[in-house]
Amino acid sequence: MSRDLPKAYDPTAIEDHWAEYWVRERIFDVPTPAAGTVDPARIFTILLPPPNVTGRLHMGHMLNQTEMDILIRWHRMRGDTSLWVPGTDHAGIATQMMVERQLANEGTTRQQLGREAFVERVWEWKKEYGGAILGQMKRLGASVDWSREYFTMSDPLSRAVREAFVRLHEQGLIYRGAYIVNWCPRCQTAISDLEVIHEEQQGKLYEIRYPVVGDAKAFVTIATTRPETMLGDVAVAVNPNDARYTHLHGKKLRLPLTDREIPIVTDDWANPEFGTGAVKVTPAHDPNDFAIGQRHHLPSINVMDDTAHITVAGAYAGLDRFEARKRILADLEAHGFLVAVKDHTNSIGKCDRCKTIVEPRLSTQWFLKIQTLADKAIAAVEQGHIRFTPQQYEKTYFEWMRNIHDWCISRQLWWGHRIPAWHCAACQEITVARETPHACMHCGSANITQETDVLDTWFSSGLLPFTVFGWPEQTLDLATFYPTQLLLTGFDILFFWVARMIMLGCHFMLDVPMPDGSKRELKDAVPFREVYIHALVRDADRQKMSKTKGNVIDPIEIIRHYGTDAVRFTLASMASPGTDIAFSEARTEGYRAFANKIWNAARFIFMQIDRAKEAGIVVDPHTLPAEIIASESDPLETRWIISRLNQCAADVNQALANYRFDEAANLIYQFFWGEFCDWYLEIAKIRLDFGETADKVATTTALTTLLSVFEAALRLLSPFMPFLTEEIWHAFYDGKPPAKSIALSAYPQDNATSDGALEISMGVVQELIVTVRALRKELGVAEKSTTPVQVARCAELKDHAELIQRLARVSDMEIVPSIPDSPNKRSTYNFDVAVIYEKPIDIPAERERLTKDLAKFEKEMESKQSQLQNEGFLAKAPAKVVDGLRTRAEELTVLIEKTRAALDTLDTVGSR
RNA sequence: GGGCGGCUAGCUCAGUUGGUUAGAGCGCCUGCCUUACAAGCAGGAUGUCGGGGGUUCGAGUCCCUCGCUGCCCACCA
Repeated sequence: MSRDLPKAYDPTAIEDHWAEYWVRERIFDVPTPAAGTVDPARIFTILLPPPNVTGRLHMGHMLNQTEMDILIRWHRMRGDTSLWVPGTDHAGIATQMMVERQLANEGTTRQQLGREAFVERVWEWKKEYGGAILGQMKRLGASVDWSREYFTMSDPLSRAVREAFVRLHEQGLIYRGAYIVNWCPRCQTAISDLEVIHEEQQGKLYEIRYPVVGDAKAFVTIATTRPETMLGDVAVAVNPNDARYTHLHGKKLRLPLTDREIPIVTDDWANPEFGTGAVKVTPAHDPNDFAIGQRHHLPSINVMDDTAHITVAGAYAGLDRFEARKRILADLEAHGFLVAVKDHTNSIGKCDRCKTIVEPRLSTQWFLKIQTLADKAIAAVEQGHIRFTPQQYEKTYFEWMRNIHDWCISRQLWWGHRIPAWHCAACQEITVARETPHACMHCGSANITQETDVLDTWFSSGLLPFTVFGWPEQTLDLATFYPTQLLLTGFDILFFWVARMIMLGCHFMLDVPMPDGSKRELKDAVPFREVYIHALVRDADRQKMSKTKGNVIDPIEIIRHYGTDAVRFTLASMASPGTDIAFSEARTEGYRAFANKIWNAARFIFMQIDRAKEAGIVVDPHTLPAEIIASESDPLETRWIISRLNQCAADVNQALANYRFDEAANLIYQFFWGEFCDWYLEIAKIRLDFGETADKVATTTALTTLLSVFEAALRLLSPFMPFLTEEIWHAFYDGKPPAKSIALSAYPQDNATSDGALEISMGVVQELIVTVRALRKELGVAEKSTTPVQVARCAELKDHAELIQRLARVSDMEIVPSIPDSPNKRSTYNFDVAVIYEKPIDIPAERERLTKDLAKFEKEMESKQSQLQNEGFLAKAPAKVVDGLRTRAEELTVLIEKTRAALDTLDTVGSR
């Protein structure tokens, strides 16, 4: 890695190399520290939200990983023991679907294959393709500890899952029973409430009359949106206070299209306001109806099979539910039972995975009693043991947690953690055990078979914050790294994952003693201390990216084009909390330009090292002072740039502490480009005089500062642009860097206070240079030619004459007591300046500009004065504000006076 | 039916607890191939801070109201 950088910055040429280097050299591995050797406050641990093994990297992942990587690199460079644990999720349904699709292409099905062979097949698939996303992650430069990579279905994690299940069962928190669950007829499994997405839909409300038994002319009209479920009706409910139906209490109805008679029951749930006030009761297909059925001891008639085909014997048997609906409606109409069909908007539940309409259906499932877990999870946040950023998500969290229902944790899938329960054929009892039992624990029969259901994927991922560290063993890892510091993720898995981790973490870890043997309290049982929720990445038109819309931006594609560093920087700079990111390539293009800028700054600096060497001045990067401190005797720009660097470092550290990736990124950008390159580097060109007669000490000092500040800036930037900075950093040290990676060097801190007064005087120099440049431009001075200037009211500027001459193309700067008003003169609060140049300026344009300025100044002056005359303001406003206002008023007085004079002159000149 | 955001320059977004001149990037206009960088340099234009009302000495920032827009949650047939 020599200092011979190619002329153009080419990210593809460097990124693969370092991505591979970091992994190969195990730069980011964190061996478990010996007990008690690390201050817990200096440990920073995060867990990667496990992508699905089926996943391909998308912009959401990239944002998530970029943010985590910036933070973990930042902490690492600050000297914290920084551990980022990667892994993948077995993703039950998603993976099973993937392999099933593959089987379909081969003309077979999982049923034909059989469970064992199918699961074997999925494992093969996982081995073959499951690492894709982690490979992509390596390419992003994610500084994770690959030695700790986990998979939610590995042996150790599977053991932990069984342990957790068995313990919950022993604690009486897991039960099995027949309840209404959300059933996906396509996936043929139960799914949890969270996996159902509701969509508003314009549907129909059908009103159907049910004849009263024993009264040929009487009917009760019910309303339903799912007429096919009437086959499972076991009653009709009316409100006990509904006078319209009082006379029918205790009567029976004949269920149309069947020969069944069903009772009329009274139940408060029937709302007299809705429809006809009478509601059909179908306990096997509706949660409310199920509750009514329980209250009135009614039977349940399940009318559909796992694929939502009608099972009730008769005309509709074997029909798909929607086909059955059509037929039933037709038959009802034919027999005069269908009274009305009304438009009705209702929300319809669909399977999150396959978008099939979910069927609420009575089914025997395993549930986790959630209330005691939720109580602890609520307390943990209420008591501030877990902090949310942005804070508003706390509210969302509480809302959900306080209205939580028991969690259906069983799935009728083959790919997943099989529930450790065995059914006894002899006594029908269930044996729940950690290891496969040989006999039923109730009757001793050996005729037992394992439960076929598997656990919800989120059950195992909910345990990860402690299972990845070896729980249920009380390992050193667990003692060292639990709780993790931060959970960084998108809001889409706030309930699925974040909430579950909090519940399960608080529940299980409360039983694990602290490293010193004392009892663990809630504050240390939490799985993480902070949660940072990031936004959604949308396309440039703020549209949600989706495959169907075809507007998905593939990060790998963008990276190929602009480089990982530029994409990372784009995401970071746009990641302000609370708002979604409209990903714009234009922006990425801009940050690639930034990377190029840094690249070229490096080339320039390396050239100076060579030039210096030729001139006999040797500044060795390896022996630069550890701390960059300016001394009184240093030139203005040296003290200024060091002061700016320190201020920038302080601000960036502060921003990162508050998860303000955008602020941090913008601060560095502004510093590096706007201050270091635009000003300091240009000045350095003047100072780096390698000529025979040059002041070698001054040149050496300038070069030392240049190198020091640049190197510090690289470190400052490193968490954001790890590849580019790594490349340049190694080159900077001529291939012999003081550490194996810039990521292992120290992050710049605010090690000196910035010098405010100094910046003002540098500010005046800059102001003069800018003013002269503007004047020259207006006067039409040719770019290359130099012009003399006169400066009044600020003699100190003479001290910086050389600098001003070079940067503003001034041939000679003369300090004069005053400058007569002329179109060539420009005034600021600090000085008057005139460019000596014959060519007259564009008078109308100049007049327009001055008039505009004057109006602006006068308007501002007016408002300032009215404020300063306002006694209320003077009495109540803080002194700082009043003083500021007075100073500004003074400035304005000068500016107005100068502008008026300039205008007058213009008129004189103009009339000549 | 509840709840939460957003509306600031042509575009994408910043704007900390109300306080001096509302900012950035991109785009736009003008002039420069000044040997680190044309992926660049220099100079420049651009805002009734969604509408209305209120609190205050002072409002982009707080309150009320209206409008548009996005999202989350919910077992009303």
